[in-house]
Amino acid sequence: MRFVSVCGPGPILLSRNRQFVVLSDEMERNQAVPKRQFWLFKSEPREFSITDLENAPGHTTTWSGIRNYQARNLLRDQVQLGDQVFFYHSSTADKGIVGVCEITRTAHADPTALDPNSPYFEPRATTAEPIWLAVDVTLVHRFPVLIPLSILKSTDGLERMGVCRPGNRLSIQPVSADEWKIVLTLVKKLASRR
DNA sequence: GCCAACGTTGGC
DNA sequence: GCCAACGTTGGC
Repeated sequence: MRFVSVCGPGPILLSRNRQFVVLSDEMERNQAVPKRQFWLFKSEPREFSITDLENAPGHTTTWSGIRNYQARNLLRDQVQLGDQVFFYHSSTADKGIVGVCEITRTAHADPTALDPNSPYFEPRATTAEPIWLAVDVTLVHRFPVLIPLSILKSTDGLERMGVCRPGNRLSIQPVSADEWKIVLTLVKKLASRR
């Protein structure tokens, strides 16, 4: 692909195989290519911790038990293969981000909704209409240090992160690329201080 | 244990 | 559709 010309405000022309394509078309097509996105998933470590994920076969687990429609809709509509996820420990003395996972399977029926013995059993759920969805995540990296919520809250640029805002209960939260970078910088900083 | 900030339920 | 009552999450 070769840059040809810019004609003021308006579509930029690109040449590809002797054909001219306006940039807006190109951008539209690029949107069809999944762009890696970032998330934060909350878990109570008493239920499932990053250590449990480390010990899981293939460092992989099915992230089940999501019983909130907003979170489910994010799983269904937004979460894509290869998306990166911060693993967050909630409702514990050591609250914070403990590592990074990757989405290795997109939304599918939450098996706990179909399991009568599960505390997350949903009597209305069927295989055809599972109601609740789960994704699979695989551990990428456990941080050498936990990044405490208190530090996240006092870090510039993270004010808009869900976990930093009071009363935000959403267990699947979008994270911007900028926020992702800032947190990784924090990890380096905190790890080097030890 | 308290309580803020939600989300859900159900009567009307 | 409105909204009061109730339930849940999760920080403190």
